[in-house]
Amino acid sequence: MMKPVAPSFPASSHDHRHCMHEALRTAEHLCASQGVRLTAIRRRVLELIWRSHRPSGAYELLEQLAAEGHKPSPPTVYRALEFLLAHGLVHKINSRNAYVGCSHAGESHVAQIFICDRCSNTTEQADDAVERRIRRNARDLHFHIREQTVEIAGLCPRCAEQHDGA
Amino acid sequence: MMKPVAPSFPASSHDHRHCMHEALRTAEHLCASQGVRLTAIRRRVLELIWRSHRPSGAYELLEQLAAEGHKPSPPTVYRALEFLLAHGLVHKINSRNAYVGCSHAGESHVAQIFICDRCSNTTEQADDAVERRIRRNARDLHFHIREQTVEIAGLCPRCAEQHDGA
DNA sequence: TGCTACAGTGTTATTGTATAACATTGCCAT
DNA sequence: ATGGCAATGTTATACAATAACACTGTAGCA
Repeated sequence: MMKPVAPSFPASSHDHRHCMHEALRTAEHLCASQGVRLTAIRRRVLELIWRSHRPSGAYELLEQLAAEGHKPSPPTVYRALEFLLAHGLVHKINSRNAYVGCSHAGESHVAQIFICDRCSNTTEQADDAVERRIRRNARDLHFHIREQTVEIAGLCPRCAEQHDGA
Repeated sequence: MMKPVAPSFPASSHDHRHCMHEALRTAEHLCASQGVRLTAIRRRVLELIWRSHRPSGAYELLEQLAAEGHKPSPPTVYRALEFLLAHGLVHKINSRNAYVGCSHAGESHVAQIFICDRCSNTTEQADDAVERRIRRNARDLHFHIREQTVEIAGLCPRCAEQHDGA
């Protein structure tokens, strides 16, 4: 008995060319409106990250850049990542030491990120209820939040199905 | 105008000798009841981690072990950490690449961990409301959770006070 | 136009984190 | 005693991130 293929895990089935294009456009607008420069390297790194919804490691990005003739050194890529992080264009997935495009760039949100153990695809939510409850708990502790990091690992719908079948 | 010193961030003021002793006793009981061995190295690493509520890096632990004459190699420590993680005796703080003792060992919980940017002290909560809300969101995505990681960075009450004063 | 200041990038080297692969030891059940 | 297996030892290497300093190019301004 087959369930329908997951309609709800965005990475599963969508027009990724469009998705990526949107992200780049948004990035350009955001940088322009903030008076910061989306330079060639920064833009290229962002494009590479957006090639999929799987988090990319810094050295993976380095190799992809090398394959285009550039062959930059680690600091170059880390500086681009630092910029993209600072302007909310990508998220760092700490449990993977890797980076993924932010789906809510410019929206001032607190993200919860779901990561598939098997296919590595991710999806991002910004549920206020989670965020507020954590903020409330922090307040009770008299703790001053700078940043919330919520990462949920497990199986995406597609992979969970295959897993059940096996 | 001074607020009273944070009564609610546990790391601030408590009988740590007792706290640490309890943790070790619990670990022994848990291992015994599960028929697994809390060997000398594993126990030693756990003790070192419990010296404070600040997360310890693996190489930091290595140095502390070396100072006692042992001088083990990285895999030794990482294997001990792997064991302690697997049996719920410590948590890994991904945003720090470091490890901290679990305050709810044996209780089958999902932890939210608060980490102070300034003094590095941590405290752990297990709020079902946060956990359930995340589980609910996962269900809506048809995502099968294996593990939730919630890390909150910011200032603990004591450090926040000093910060305000400055 | 030319100067200055500073953001951005290049380069080299190093530090920090984690694991692969294989050898050895020691416990313990039969 | 011995065969099997968990635990540890050992060596080497992969992967992740940053320090420190040099160079370049662009924007603002005299």
